Parts: sequence; C-alpha cells; structure tokens
Amino acid sequence: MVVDDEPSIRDLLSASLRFSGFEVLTAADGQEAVEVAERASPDLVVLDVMLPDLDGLEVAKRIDAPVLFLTARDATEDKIAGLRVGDDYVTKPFSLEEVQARIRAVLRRTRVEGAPATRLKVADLELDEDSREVWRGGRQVRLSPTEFKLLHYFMVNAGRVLSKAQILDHVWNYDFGGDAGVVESYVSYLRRKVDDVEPRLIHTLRSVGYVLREPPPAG
Amino acid sequence: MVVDDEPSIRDLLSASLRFSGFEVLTAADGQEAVEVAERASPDLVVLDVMLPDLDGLEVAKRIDAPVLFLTARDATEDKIAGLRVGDDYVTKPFSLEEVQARIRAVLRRTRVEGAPATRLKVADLELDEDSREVWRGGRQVRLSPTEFKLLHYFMVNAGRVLSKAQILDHVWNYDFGGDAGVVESYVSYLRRKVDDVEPRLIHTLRSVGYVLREPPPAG
DNA sequence: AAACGACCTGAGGGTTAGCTGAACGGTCAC
DNA sequence: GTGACCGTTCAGCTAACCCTCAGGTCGTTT
Repeated sequence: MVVDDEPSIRDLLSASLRFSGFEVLTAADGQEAVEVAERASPDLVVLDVMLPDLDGLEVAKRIDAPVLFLTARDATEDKIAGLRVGDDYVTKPFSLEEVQARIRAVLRRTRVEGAPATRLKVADLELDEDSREVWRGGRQVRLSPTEFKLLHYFMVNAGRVLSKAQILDHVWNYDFGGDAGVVESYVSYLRRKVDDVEPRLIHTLRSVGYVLREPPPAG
Repeated sequence: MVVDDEPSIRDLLSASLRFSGFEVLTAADGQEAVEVAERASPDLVVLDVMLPDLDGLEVAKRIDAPVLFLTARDATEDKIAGLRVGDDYVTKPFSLEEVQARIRAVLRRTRVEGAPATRLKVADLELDEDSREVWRGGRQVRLSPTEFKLLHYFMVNAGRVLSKAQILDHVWNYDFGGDAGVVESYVSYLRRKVDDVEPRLIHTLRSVGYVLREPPPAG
C-alpha cells in the first residue's frame, strides 16, 4: 500500500511497483490509510511521514504491517524514532531503485520464507543485495552508492535494453534536473571497475541505450 | 489517440496508424485531449509536449493511459521529468518506423504480462525487437540504427513489395530532404551483412522497389 | 548491338553519439 | 579545519554512423 498526499508521488510509486509485479493499493491521508489497511491487510505500507491529517508515525502504530517511511531529507534522526523492528525509511527525493530495494529488503526480513537468494549473477559478475558486495570473476570490487544502484538496475534488467532516460528515471532521484551525460560518466566508472575483463557485459547501443548481457555462446 | 496542434503531423501519424490497423482518435490541444480521453479511454496516447494551451506533461497527468511523448530534439533535457513507468518518448523529427516501434513496445509492456513474441522471423533470418538483436542462420549480426530500422520495416512487411518512396517515408525522418539513393546504399549494406548467404531474401524489383521474401520451395 | 535507365557499391566527408580525464563543489568523518 | 570520497559538469577526442557521389554493372528497350 502506498500512502502519500501528493498524487504525483503516489502515481510514480504505484505505477513503478505494479510494473514490478506488486499488487498496489493507495491512500491519500492517514485516515484513509488506516481504513484501507484494516480491510486489506497489506504486506507492507509505504508511508509519507508528513500527512495532512495524522502524523505518519501515528498511522504506523495503528497498522499491523511493516512500514517503509518517506521522510524529508532534513528530518533529523529523532523524527524516525518510531521505527519498529522490520521498518525502514527512505528520504525524499528518492529514486525508484532505492525504494524498491528497501521494499524487498523489508519483505525479506518479515516474510517467513527462509533466506531467499539475494544474489544476482550474470556470467562471472555477482552482486549481493544484502551486503551490497560485488564481485567480478571472484575478485571483490568496491562501488560508490550510485555505482551500486546503477549496476543493480542493470543486473535486475539483464538482457533488456535500457535507454538513458529510463536509467535516469530509476536510478537517479525523481527531482534530478541534469541531463543524461551523468549516465555516461557512471557507465564509464562501472566499466572500469567491473567490466575491464572479457567477456564484456555492458554494451552500448548507439542512440538507443545500454544493455548488460552475456555475449552469445557462439561468437 | 494522437494529440498535436500541427495538422500535418496529426494527419501523418493517424493515417499511418490506421493503415497499421489501429483505431485512432485525434485532438489538437490539451483541453480537447483530456476530454476525448475521458470519454473514449484510449489504450495509448501519442502526445506532443508543446501544446498551445496546456503543457503536455500536465495533460499526461490527467489521462489514465500510457503516453508516448513527442519532444523537440533540442530539448537538452534528456530527462522527461513527468515520464511515468511505462511511458516513453520520441524526438521530432521522427520516422514512422520509430513511432510504431515505440507504440508497440509501450503496449506490450502495459498489456497483461502475456509475454508476446517480439521475434520476427523470415526463413533463417531472425530479429528481436526488444533486445535489437539480429541473426542470420544462427549467427548474430551487428546493425547500425538505420540498418536495423530498415530491416525491421522489411520484415514486418515480408512478402510485400515496397517502393523506395514508401521506404523513405517510413524508415527515414519525415523531414529528410535527400533522394532515394540512400535507400539503395542501405539495402546494399543490409545485403552484405544479413543476406550474403543462400537463400537470398532481399530481392530487387527493377523500377518498382524491393521485397523481402523467402524464395518458393521448388525452383 | 547499341543506348538508356535503374541499380549496385566502394570511397570519402561531415556529423554526432559516446567515452573519459579533469575540475569543481558538497558532504562527512576525523 | 582538513582530507577523502562522492556526484556532477564539461570539453576534447574518437569511433561509428549517415549521406553523397561517381564509376561500374545489369537489365530492358529500340
């Protein structure tokens, strides 16, 4: 369930989550949120801390589901003192990558399912979502936060062609105003750090985008 | 639904889409677009970002359908801020091939996850619309963007004779001023890259056009 | 068979998309 | 404060690409 009073954020999140295969309900204020949650028993609630009627933390108390809070960046730590075990938070403005990663992490922790694989693997490139570690050919590689998010997005969508606009929309914060040049820079960084050996996995499709894929067996 | 204030663009698009079997409604400004969309619930909206009354992004918010934006090339922002998941965009001047490809991609993504085949196949020539990969006789072939668009147009219209004028109209941007000689050049490139083995698939019909087809079984 | 038009293709020039090193400013830990 | 790290922008460069052109080939007509 997605709870936010701004329609644009609500739509952004619910569309993105539906696309990823989640079933999504929405609410625009705390009152509605509590009602819907009672009826539908969602597995997880994405909840804006700043709501017109009730405080988000207050809402969380009345909901029997793990919560992923959305908070303003300048919110000091004590603001989220109401975090229960299993909850988590993301600061606005977020990127879709960020939110989805946190959602999956929360669900993983609260679900009974015993240790589902958090390892992504493409050829000899491996990424652990939990520990945020990355290996290429057995050798561990250190990545900055943005590099990690970008690589994660690539690996989740391995084999699919991604345009720079798509990448910008998912990996960068939704209010990022710059141009797509920054994507080129980060692809360059990633290539140097994790794609400097054969077989090359990150491929450029001129004037189309990028794709991470294992080259076909018979070249 | 097609929304653009320039009649020439509107007609170009709607005629081309109708010919391809789509049912098309049109609107000339944002106000009309919102009204028509409300009444008719289109499956997809092709929407010029620059409209006389409302901003295209504003219109998109009020429409409950995936959107394919038309933007000017010189819009330096490679990031369309309002781009929701499932939306896409094409820069002006576009080619009809481009627009139709994007439309199909958006519909494919938003329709039920019925994994429809995105593979075109003629004899031992195969083309994947998603990954933009092409194989001839199992061997992968690298094509430039224009080569790919041309081959795609051929394959979608396999067995149909295409005049150079038709090809120019569909594969090249609508403002292309050059002559049809360029088509000959690109057919030549394609022959070298994907039609250098028997059976030959691209055939010249002198003073008529070209056709991509499998030769009849018995000579 | 000659003449003509249509087509093929190699070569070349102008253009553009993408790559990357460098620089700048911000943030955070110490 | 100070330094390390990070995110972003920018500009020069390169390689890929698009288009044109011209000389040659091939088919058709006279």
